[in-house]
Amino acid sequence: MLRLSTKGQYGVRAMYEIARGYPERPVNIKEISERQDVSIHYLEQILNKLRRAGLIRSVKGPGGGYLLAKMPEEISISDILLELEGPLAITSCLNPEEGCVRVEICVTHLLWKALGRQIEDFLNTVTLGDLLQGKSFDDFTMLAKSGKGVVV
Amino acid sequence: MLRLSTKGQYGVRAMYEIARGYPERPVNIKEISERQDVSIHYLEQILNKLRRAGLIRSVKGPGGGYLLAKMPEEISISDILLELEGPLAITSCLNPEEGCVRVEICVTHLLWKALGRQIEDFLNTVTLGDLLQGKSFDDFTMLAKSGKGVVV
DNA sequence: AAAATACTTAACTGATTTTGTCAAGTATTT
DNA sequence: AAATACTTGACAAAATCAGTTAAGTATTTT
Repeated sequence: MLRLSTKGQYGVRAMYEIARGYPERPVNIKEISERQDVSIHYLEQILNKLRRAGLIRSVKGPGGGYLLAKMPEEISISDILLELEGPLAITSCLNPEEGCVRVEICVTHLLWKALGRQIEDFLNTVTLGDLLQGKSFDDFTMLAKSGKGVVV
Repeated sequence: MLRLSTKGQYGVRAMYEIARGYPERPVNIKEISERQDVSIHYLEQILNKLRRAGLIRSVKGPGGGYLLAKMPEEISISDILLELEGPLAITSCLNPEEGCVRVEICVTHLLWKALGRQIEDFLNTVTLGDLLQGKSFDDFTMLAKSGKGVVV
């Protein structure tokens, strides 16, 4: 139920590796591939999307690699997943690109919307900075409560 | 990102229709099919699973149909989705049936686990009773805070 | 200038999952 | 006995996922 594709998962793990080089050291694909056990070719596909989205930038030539475009604290998990998997859309009728014909009469519309809000609050709040710090996220509920980072 | 299959969605909507007949009036498949715009054959497949799981029971013969096996307040959205879509498993390594080889070194393990907890808390807390009442769920965050219904 | 390193892009494909349909029943009530 | 209703299992088209292959382009170091 509600599985995230490998693209999103690998994407977050790759971003973590790149974040480790912040702010100066470019991290190359080979290093990411080895540390996270994901094929170079597949990573190329993923990192391309993230670069076009402006989350990372690349440095060519020997000693080159990828660099975070912003501070780790400024890149949320949501930012990463949004690029790799598109907007959160628990049901197709909540997908902004599709729309729902039954909104008025649908008895579950508000349910899925509320669940989506719950998920987005979480993904917007957690950043690469938290990951680097090795946070356990046990305290997240409190963070969310305080209203921090809730963008939706 | 994170889409729920139609089986789960239709299942919740079907359960809502059945809940409307609670506690006495059996609701037949044709009625559910028409009101929720889902094919009878597909519904049979879905209702079968829910019956075997003990969430509903069936009454045969003319005037028959399906009945809720418990009070609407005792059936959570999680109960329904669990039967139709299996356990929540944002990543395959969090699926109890698959397991993770990298737990110790995986930098995102705790992240996905926390997200899963967030989702489960919500789905465990909301029941068919809430749906029948037409709740907006805007207040859910507070409900969750109070610790109600959080089973995990 | 050449070689090495590194990123870039697009097309393609096999496997899996999803979303149903079809067919042939069985059970119960009027 | 007829009508209504549920039950079960097999089957299949379509979409998505996960990843590979191939053929580049760009930059730096020597």
